[in-house]
Amino acid sequence: MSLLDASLIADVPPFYGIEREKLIALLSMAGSERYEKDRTIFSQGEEAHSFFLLLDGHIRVVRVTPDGDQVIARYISSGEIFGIAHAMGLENYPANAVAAVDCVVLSWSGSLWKTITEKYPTFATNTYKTVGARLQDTQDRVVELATERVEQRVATAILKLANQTGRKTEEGILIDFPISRQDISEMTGTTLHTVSRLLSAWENAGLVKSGRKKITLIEGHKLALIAAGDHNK
Amino acid sequence: MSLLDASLIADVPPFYGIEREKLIALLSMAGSERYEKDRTIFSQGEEAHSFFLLLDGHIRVVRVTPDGDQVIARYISSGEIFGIAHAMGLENYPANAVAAVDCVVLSWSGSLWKTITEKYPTFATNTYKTVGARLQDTQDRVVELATERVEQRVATAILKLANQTGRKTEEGILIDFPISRQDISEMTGTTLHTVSRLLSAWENAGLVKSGRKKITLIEGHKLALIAAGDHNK
DNA sequence: GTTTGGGTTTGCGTTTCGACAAATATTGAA
DNA sequence: TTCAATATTTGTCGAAACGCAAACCCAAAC
Repeated sequence: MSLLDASLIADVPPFYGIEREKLIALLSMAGSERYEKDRTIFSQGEEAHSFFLLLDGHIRVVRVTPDGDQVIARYISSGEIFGIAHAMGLENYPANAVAAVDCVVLSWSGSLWKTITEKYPTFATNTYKTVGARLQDTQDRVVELATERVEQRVATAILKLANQTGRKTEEGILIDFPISRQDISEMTGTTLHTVSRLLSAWENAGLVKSGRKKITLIEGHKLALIAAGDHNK
Repeated sequence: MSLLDASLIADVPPFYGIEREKLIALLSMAGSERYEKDRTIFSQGEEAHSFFLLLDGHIRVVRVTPDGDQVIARYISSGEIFGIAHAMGLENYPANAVAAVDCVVLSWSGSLWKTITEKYPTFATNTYKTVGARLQDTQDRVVELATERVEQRVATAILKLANQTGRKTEEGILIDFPISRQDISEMTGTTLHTVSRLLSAWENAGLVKSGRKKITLIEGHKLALIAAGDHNK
């Protein structure tokens, strides 16, 4: 709670069309906590006791398979809710949530869901809207994995990241948190080796500039062509 | 409406824990229609004017990519709701819905959503639960596509179909609607050729028995081993 | 400054699976 | 019954991408 001080509240963006006073009331029902980079917010299989709003930072949502493979379900950016299994009638979290950078997170006990949605109906509506959008997004990924080649998928992933979290620099659009080749391979269903080869090739062609856990998008248009499946070498 | 006669209502299964009388009131707000095999109920991109309950039959939900590839998102079985884009705040249907066999379908105008959920709160809750389950299911498919080989995915798909819609025969469990090699390839992100080869192999090994648009599961256990990734030839 | 460890690059052999092609089987309609 | 349309099987070939291995590079810690 102590983190919910004036300076933080001042930063809270308009959220789900809830008026400012109501919003503050809503936020005051939440606990807040800082999570340093790489700390786990909740774990796959764990009972879904709370739901969350990310105030600041980036969170990686990861599924782990029985034989240890990891698949990144999505990245959460600040302003988004997450861990809403409870609202969808799920007993347990279906994935791990890990801070990709230092984060500030609000959390409400799941038992408050009913109270909150009754008091702030737009909160419920918008949550369901978010879930609908995520379902569609996930369907898109199924289609992508089922029909596109690795090269296209990696290009799409980088474009999406640049869109979602990109920060303009003088060189181009920098993905605003540390992301490794391994991470990208876990987003796209390939290996870090293949991602590395692709990035090298794209770097040679001047489409991107990349370093250790760092990618800057230079020629978005050209990468978009690759994502769309242009068959030119 | 005319199809909602006594004989049909007699067949309506318990649904979402709504009591029988209320349920009949709810159903009487719906239009009902028969769709013969292969007819389209709604199309991808079309405005999401209604939501639906499948009373009888099987429906294929298909996404079409810009370059004409098809991906089967899911099969809907009788008793399930579908086309609920509206409830999730989507303007348009994100996929095509096509009758896989002759079907009986109830539909409500999207504008009734508010009225209905207010009057029958369990209907809303259970719809969201369904969406939650489908989101999880879709995530599972992403993980599958990202980490498993074609053989495993096809095995999983057949097991799921047998579970969802299987009918016991003296030979084994028959998938209860016509399904082609092409269909299975569109569920698993491969080609009909590969599916054909796999089914042939499995038929030789006595795991399944298959014909034109027809698959019977014989040795579920063994197929489950393949789905799990057993590396024995 | 040096060391250590994680991240990245790159080469090479191998496997999986898609693409193309053609033959064959099955069903429904004429 | 025959024919046409559709579905399935099977073979061959080649490309895409994985697995393994080794080298390299960079950043933070000592």
